Order: sequence, then structure tokens, then C-alpha cells
Amino acid sequence: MTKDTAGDIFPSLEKYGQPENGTKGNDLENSEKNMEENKKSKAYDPKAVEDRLYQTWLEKKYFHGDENGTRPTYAIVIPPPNVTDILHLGHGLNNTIQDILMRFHRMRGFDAVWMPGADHAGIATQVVVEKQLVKEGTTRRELGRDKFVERTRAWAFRNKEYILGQLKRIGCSCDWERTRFTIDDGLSNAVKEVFIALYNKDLIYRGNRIVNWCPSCQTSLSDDEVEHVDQDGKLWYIKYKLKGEDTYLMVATTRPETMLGDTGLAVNPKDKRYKKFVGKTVILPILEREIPIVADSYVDMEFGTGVVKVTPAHDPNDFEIGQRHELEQINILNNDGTLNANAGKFKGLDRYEARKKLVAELETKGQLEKVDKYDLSVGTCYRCHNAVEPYLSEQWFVRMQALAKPAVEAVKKGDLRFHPDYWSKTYLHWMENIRDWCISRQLWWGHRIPVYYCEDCGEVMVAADKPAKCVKCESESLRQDEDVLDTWFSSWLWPFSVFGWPEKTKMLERFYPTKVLATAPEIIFLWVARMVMAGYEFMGGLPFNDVYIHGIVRDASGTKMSKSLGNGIDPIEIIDKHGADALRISLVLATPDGQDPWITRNTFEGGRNFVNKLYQASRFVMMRLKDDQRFDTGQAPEDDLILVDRWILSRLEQTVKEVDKCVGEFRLNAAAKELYSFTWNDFCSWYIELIKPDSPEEPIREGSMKVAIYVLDNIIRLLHPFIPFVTEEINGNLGQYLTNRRETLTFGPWPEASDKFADEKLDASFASIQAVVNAVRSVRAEMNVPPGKRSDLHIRITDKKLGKLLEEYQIYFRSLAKINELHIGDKIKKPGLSASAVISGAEIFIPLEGLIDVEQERGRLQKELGGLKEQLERLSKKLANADFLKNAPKDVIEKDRARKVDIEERVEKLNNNLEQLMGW
RNA sequence: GGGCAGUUAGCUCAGCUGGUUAGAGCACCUGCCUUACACGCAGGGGGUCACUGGUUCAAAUCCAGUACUGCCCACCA
Repeated sequence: MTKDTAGDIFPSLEKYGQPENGTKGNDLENSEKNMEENKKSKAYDPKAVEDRLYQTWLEKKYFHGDENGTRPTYAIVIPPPNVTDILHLGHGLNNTIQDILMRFHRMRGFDAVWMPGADHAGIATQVVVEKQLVKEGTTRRELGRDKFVERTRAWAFRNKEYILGQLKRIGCSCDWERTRFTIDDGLSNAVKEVFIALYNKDLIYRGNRIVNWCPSCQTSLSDDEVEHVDQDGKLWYIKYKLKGEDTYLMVATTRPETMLGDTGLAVNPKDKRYKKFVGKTVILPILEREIPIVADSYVDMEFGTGVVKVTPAHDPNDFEIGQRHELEQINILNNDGTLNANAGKFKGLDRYEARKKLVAELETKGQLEKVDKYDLSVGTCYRCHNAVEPYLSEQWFVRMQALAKPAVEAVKKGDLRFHPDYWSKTYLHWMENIRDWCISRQLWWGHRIPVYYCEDCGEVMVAADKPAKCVKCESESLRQDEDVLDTWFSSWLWPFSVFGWPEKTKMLERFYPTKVLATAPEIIFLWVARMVMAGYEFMGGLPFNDVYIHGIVRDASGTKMSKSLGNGIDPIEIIDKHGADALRISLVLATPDGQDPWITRNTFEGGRNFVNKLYQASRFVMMRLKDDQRFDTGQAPEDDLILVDRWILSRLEQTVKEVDKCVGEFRLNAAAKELYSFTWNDFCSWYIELIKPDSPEEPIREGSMKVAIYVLDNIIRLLHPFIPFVTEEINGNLGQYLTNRRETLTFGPWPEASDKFADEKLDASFASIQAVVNAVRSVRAEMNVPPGKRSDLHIRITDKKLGKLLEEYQIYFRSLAKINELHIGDKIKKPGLSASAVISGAEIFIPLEGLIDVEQERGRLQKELGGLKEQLERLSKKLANADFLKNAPKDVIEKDRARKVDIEERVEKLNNNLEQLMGW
């Protein structure tokens, strides 16, 4: 993408306060920056890796599903991105999630297929192309239908290619050879097939109904394509004079201009105030039309004046009242929202302009009683955000109730599961109150409705292809319905149409139903629910069993990221800067399960750092190998293991289990955090540091080296679904040292969960070593010991086992604790000028001749003592409570007792050490 | 009007079936280019877990209510 385009998409880059790289600042700053850049040369460089690896994956067809295979299958269909939308971070998240699931299952041995594609996005695309035409000084009507569609198609295909390219950069492991487009021929066949089938079952009908009309897009919309926006509105009170009487009825309305289409007034039959007027007529102000007063129980006596003006052609409720009382339907609007001839002198005015003039006229005539403030919610078009008008017109509808039944059952029986589960309530609520679906659109871009009308006898024929002649009168003069179908009418078939339905393909046979659908909550109704219905209706079963609902990406202020708001970030921008792995892991780490992530550009630094950390760890491990060394990572090493080896192996086991569990529950954020912490803290900060010899010249113990390689090999496999590139790169580098080298991580194997190394005692032992190291580090830092300076360490032991343990493992933590000489024993005396720390079972002394600040040391010890005393007090109280001792489980009591003893001991030691300080 | 989420450190969030000294990342402060990594290392400060009641020996965790925030649905003219 060129700079210019990027600028177009992100007009508000400035807002983030981040100047373009290195373009600002003076020379000095720049030269400093360059020095920094040079130092950073050791950092992992995704640019040198990602494109190369992705190309290899494609060449080797790793992502191509086998239609003749025998392994268990795992399929996902992509929520096809709209061709109008260059992918933003929301898509980045959505597709990362899917790719993680795909790679995870591919590694576990599934024949995994991820079907990619794009959505032709009827209204959205047409709106974009029409805007282009306006800029060029023409219109679609001038261009003509065929040319317009041709042009739109070209534009859509171009965008589609760009979008699919974005997905590739993200690293998505889609089966690209099977890419589909919701408007390609195959899908077109599916759409026709479905329309005809539903029509023949009387589930599709044509009707003259009130629909949502967008005067800007000039098409009808389904109820679900209307977004309601709260607005400060007004309530106008208008007097309707009774015919032949000197009295009037007062009517309240929020849309006064619709009175031009009024064909009656309605009151509640039980309303005593108005009973006497029912059956009489009033004179409609301005147009002076005589209209009847009817009684209808729809009218709420409490609201407004209790009298409702009835406009059957411009309000769904009025439409029904009108039908019940056989009132005339008068349409006062043109397609573009201006008033038509029925509006008399207001003809040609925009509806809002007409409202102003009409209200003014009512006022001068004294027919406007008053105007109240009134908040109302206005329906707006989900594509152009202009107010929609209820509008009477002839449209095609799908009867939904019967289709919804099995889709409701599926959730109730637990066959279809939402993650998080609470979304199933939203789904059920909608399904149980489902209304018919208006599927015809007055657009040109889309699947044309497969209906033909005989120009001579008016016969309606539903057919995939144009019939030769009328089935009734044999006339050859046939005309196809002008309208196209709602975009979602092709999207709802996606889970099976991508596999070739209505053809009986091998792919369909093998990969349908798919396993999981991942999407944001906004399209549960528009898409997810309808796919479920279509699955049952046409395939006889669910299209997927699990629906993974993830959060919507928001910016730093919590605003939803979108192209139109200009706060979007192109994933490509992030990938160019930090790499796809950084993008992916950052998104997953930032997205709490079931909640919306708040993301800024620096969110991605965390992921980048992690990717680099992993890469550096791999460098360290391999650096310490000789060229001719070979390892087998097929199984965990079992011989020649020391405590720290067993500990990391047991932590690895736990991590595998935890990750399996989290992924199985669709908690990718939790899984990623687990891996992040295991890799960084356990493996890098503790294990690697512990196996580092006391001095750089000494070699690493061979048994530990084997473990390090084994754990690293497992880490890259565990992380591969999340960060496929860097892990694959490390796999390649590591391969030369392995006898069980693998060409790719794509097919695993996924680490197996086991309990081989689980050992509570070992965990406790390791924890004591950590405690010693932490205590020493803390003392040294607070006493301002220069980090480079090693110091002696005296450990006075009260727990013999601990003494043995520290004795045995001292060579491993000597370097971590910066130890010069180490003295361990139960009779160790505190060296004269030394800082001290107390841990369970031991006292630690660090001689600090010339370094120690007695006041500071005293403060440090006192602070610690304070904390311990507080704890002790709480514990003592608890253990003195008879109810606690009576009711609490034994192990809880025992644990607290042991803790009390331990703390008491530590308090005593601290007191002693403090006392000794007094002498100085 | 109805429904669904959420309210824990300055920010974004963990804390599952009640017993932890309430955690992490980022930000902040201090010291460090130490045998892979300054995209780093080590240390540190910071929270009466929204509020009010209740259950319990014990509540951030369970129950009820209140307040606030966000989202969704709805045909009150």
C-alpha cells in the first residue's frame, strides 16, 4: 500500500501524537537514535522471516485440505469480510483467533480446512461505487445497469484481492485454492436453489407491506439492518376539526408531515372521552380531506391525547389499524425521501423541509396547539446512517417462524454452544420473537431475484433461468424482477455453499458441518442465527457446534474502531513495524475473554518484546551447543536430571495441561497468558539463569542442556498457533541439532499432557531456592550493593533439609545471587557489619563492610517486622476462635498453625537481628 | 420499557467450585549495556476488591438490594 492510501484510511494519525518514524527531531537526537538502532541489531527481525516462511507454507500446500483423506476433520469458514472494508484490527483479531484454532487442530492431527472468502456486501459496495460516480459527475442510472454492475464487479474483485493479501500477511492458514466469493457462480446457484426451494414450500412470499426504506440508498432494508439512534425530538399537538361541529380532536405526533397521508383517526374503544366521536369524521387540516374516526384497542389511552392519527402507508402500526378498518393507504413519499403528488402543495420538498413548512402553516392557521420536547429513537440505515422511513411497498419476504424452531432447539439442547455462554440468551430472545425477513433490495449489485413476470397475463414464475415462455399464456414477453437479494441471503448459506452446495461434493461430504464459528457479537442476528436456520433447512443439521464470540476492538478512549470514524489501525501498518507474530500475540493478550480490548499502537510493543524474548532464548540455548551435538526431543529426558530440571519439566507439563484446557474452552487469552508467563518467567528468568554456570567459561551441565532443548522445542510447538513465524524459524534453526528434526511445526506434534514430573516436594524445594535468591537480591538492591560486585553469603539454617538442599544446589544459584563465598550451617554466626534477611527455615547474612547504612538496614528490618506482626496477630486471633477450630476443615487449621509457627520464628529472628543493630 | 455484561493498583485486566500476605502486563521510582535479549536485567512504591445489607467460623469470591458504566432488544403515536 502506498503512503497516500494509508493516509486516506487513517486521516487522524496525528491524534495519536506519534510522528512518523524519525522524521522529526534535531540531528543530535537522530544520531543518538542511530546509535540505538545499531545496538538493536541483535533483535529478532520479522521482516527477514515472515514472507519467506509464508511462501514456503504455500508452496508446500500445508493448508490445503484433503478431500479424499481419512483423518478426522476440523473445518472453519471465515466470516467473509466485506469487500468495502480494508481489514482493520477487528478483523485482525477475528482471523488471528481462527488461525490459532486452525493451527492448534492441524498440529493435533486433524485434517484441518479453513475456507476463506469475501462478501460482495450489496448495499455497502453499491454506495461506495455510486459515490465514485458522483465524483466523476455521473450516476448509475446514466451508466445503465449492465455497465454499473460490471464496474462494481471490477472494483469488488480488486478490493477482495487486497483483503485476502492482508490475511496472508497476518499468517492465516487458509485453504487459498478454495477461496470463494459470495457473488461467484457457485454461490449464485446456491442462492437460486434456496430461493426456489423456499418459494415452493411457501416460505417465501411477495407482499405489499410497510418496510424500512432508506431514502439515501433508495432501497428497502430488513429490520436487522436498521440501527436505532436516540434523538431529541418534539411532539406536535395538532387540532383535527370535526366535520359539521364546532369542536376538534387533538392529536399528538412526532412526524407531523405524515399527516398528509392520514386516512383516519383512532381512539381506544374503552375511552369514555371519545366514545361519542367514533363513526364521525374529521377534516384533515391543510389538505381538507374528510377522514373517519375509528375505535381500535391498539390505542393507548394514557399516551398523548389518546387520539392517534392513522397513516397506513407510513407506519407499521397504522398499517394494521388501517387494514382492520379498511382505511385507504396513501403514499406521500418518493424513493428519495421527497414528497410526491399526494402531498399537494408540498410536492417535491424533502420530508424535513416539508415538516417545517407544514408546521408553520398549522401555526398560522391556529391548528397547532403546542409543541413538547420528546425523546425518540430514530431508525437509521446501517450503511449510510441516514434516517429510514417506514414505507409501503411490494417486497419479497421469508417466513421465519418455522425455520427458527430447530435453531432454538439446538441451543436449548446444547448442540449449539455460545462462548461465552451468555450470548445464547441474546440469540434465543431474538429467535423466539423472530419476524419475517424482507429480502428484496432495490439495488443493482447483488444476486438478482430469480422471478419472472409475464408481461401479458402477469403470471409469476420462479426459476433459476429465464423460462422460454409464460407457463400460463405462453407469451414470450417475460420480465425478470428488477430487484436483487439482501446480501445476507447469500451469506446465510456460506457454511455449505463454500463447499460447493447444491452440488454433492466430496468436500461437502467430508468437511460439513464445520466445527466453530468465530465472530463479534454484532452479527449474531444478521448472520449467525440465519446460518443456523439455513443449516437445518437445507443440510438437515447445524452448520457448526460452537460459536466463539469475541470482543470488539476499541481505541484508547473506548470508542469502537472503524473506518468511518477514522480511528482504525491497519494490521499491515503494525506488521510492517513489528511483524505479524507481534500483531497476533498482542491482540490475543489484549483481548480478555468475552470482553472488548482497548488497543493503541503501543499495545503491540508487548507482543513484539515477547517474540524477541523467545527468539533470544533460543539463541542462547543454541549458542551453547557444539556443531556435532545431537538431541532427541521426541521424549522428555529422564536420566541425569537435577532438581531444577525436574522443576521446569513439571512446569512444562502443567502448562501443556492448562493450555489444552483453555483452548478447549475457547479461552485463548488465558492460554496465551499462560504461555507468556511460562516462557518468560519460568523458562527464561529462572531455568536458563539457573543452568548458566557460575562463570561464562564453564560449560552447561549436559543433562540440563538436554532439558533446555527439550523444553524449548515444546515451547515453540505450544506457541506455534499463536506466533507461527518465529516459532517456525526457531524450529528450522534447532533442527540441525535434532535427530528427530521436523521440517515444519504445521503438523505438530502437539505436546502431550502428562503427570510424569508432578512432585509437590520438588515444587517446595524449588520454592526455597527461589526464596533465598529473592531475599539476597532484595537485600543487595536495597542496600545499594553495586550489581557487579559479588559478596559473601552466610546462611544460618534452622531446617536441616533446607541446609542440605542449599548445599547441594549452591552451584546453580551462586551466579543468580551474586555469591562470592558461601557459608551454610546451623551454627553460623552473624558477621559483624552485615545486612540480614529471614526466610522460612533460615537466616541470611550478607557482610557489607563499608557499604551498610545502619539506619537504612534498621528501617528495612522494621518494615518487614511490621508486616509479619500484623499477619501474626490476624492468625493468632483466628486460631483462638473456638468456632473456627470447630467448623473449619482440619487441613485449613493445620496449615494456619504451621504458618503461625513459621512466622513466629521469623519474627524472633528479625527481633534478634534488630537488637544487634542497636549496638552500632 | 425489557434484557445482557461490567464495576479489583494510575491504565487494561487475572483471581474457576468461599480459607492467598489480593496477582499480571503497561505506566511510575531506583540501580544496572551482568554468561541470549536495553524489544533487556534486578529491586521498589501503589489497592479499606463500587456501595449497603445478609449467609458463614471465614467473603474480592455466595445471596439480595442500591448506584454508576457499556452493549443489545422494543411498533408508545
